[in-house]
Amino acid sequence: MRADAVRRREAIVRAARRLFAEAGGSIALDAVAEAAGVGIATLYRNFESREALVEQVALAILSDLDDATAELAEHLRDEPGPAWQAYVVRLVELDLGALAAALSVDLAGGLSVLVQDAQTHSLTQVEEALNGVREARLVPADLEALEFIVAIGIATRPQPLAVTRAAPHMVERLVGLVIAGLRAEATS
Amino acid sequence: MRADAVRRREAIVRAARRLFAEAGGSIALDAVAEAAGVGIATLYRNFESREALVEQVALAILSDLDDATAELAEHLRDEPGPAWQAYVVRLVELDLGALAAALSVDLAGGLSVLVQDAQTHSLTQVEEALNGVREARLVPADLEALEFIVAIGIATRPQPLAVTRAAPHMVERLVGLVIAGLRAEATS
DNA sequence: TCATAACCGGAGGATTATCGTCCGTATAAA
DNA sequence: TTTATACGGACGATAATCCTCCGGTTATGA
Repeated sequence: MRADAVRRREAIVRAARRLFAEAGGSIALDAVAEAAGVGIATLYRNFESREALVEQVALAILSDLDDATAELAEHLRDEPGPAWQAYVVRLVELDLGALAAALSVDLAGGLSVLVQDAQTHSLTQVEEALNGVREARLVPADLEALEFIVAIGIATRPQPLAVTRAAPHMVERLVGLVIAGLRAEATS
Repeated sequence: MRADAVRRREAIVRAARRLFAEAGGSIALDAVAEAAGVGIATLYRNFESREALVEQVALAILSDLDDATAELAEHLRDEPGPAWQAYVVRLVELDLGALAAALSVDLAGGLSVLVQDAQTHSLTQVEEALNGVREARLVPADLEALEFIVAIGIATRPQPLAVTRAAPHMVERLVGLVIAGLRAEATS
């Protein structure tokens, strides 16, 4: 594969990810191509279908999630509080809400085995890392990985511009309250 | 106006509200008419434009919000805790998230004065009621009405079906955590 | 430097979704 | 019973998105 072709392919996935994060799924493929600085034909040459593109975006996000989780696990023993806080910040930046929207809109007919496996793997990692977090009393003992991730996803769904303008940083605040709520539940 | 015409008009607003709540704005008007059990022509006869319909939905929701806020204010002195909890439950049922989505998608060109005024009025009511809540130490002293309502709106945005199936009652749980977080902030 | 295989862009026809009008029919009200 | 008011849904118009096709460009290796 030619080097420039690889670059273009990656640019397309990056652009798609950004657009999904801004709008929450159901983006026109023309718009993705334009955002990637690429002709529409190049997009279709690289991705057989919309589903194939969404799949790559999903895998990219899940891979980032794994990185973050690994980092959490690494620093959890030394300083659980800061590690946990940093983890949550990274999760917010992952646009998990956009991922959920994209998967549901564009892969409504069932996820591919590839994505399913990646999802399961990521959740298992989170589940493991959560053990340490539970021990540090930062979250309730019965908090499950799935519900935690879904909660973050809901809180970080792409918002209408009007909302962002009316109350900036509201997502960060919301997530902060959720984390505070989890800690309160853990210590009560 | 003929009595059956009034019934149909109301049915249309109800159906639109329900569909907006399920899908989050940008519903085909044909679908609204069908859900209301009404011909598409009847919808266009009652509402000059999509905007006019969305506006009525918005006013209906804001009116319900006012009712809930009045009820909160009434019971706040006697039993602040339960009153606050009941209020939050009612807010979740209002589909404020769907309202935000609908307003932003369909009334992107600026809200009508009617809706703006209703919005301002509702927020003022909430702001007043919050005084009692703050005194009861259920929320931080500096919590503003707007950010509280926006937070509830974000948490109650319509979710993809897959999310609801993967983690049922997650919205309630999330809102519960936010409330717990607010209380924790208030007493720390 | 050159030959060539790999790759690109974007115009444009096809497809699909939604809109909103029109008119023959039905029904509430007096 | 009469009639003004209101209804339904088919249908042509409009708009958005899809995705193929082909003349032209560029990376790569000798």
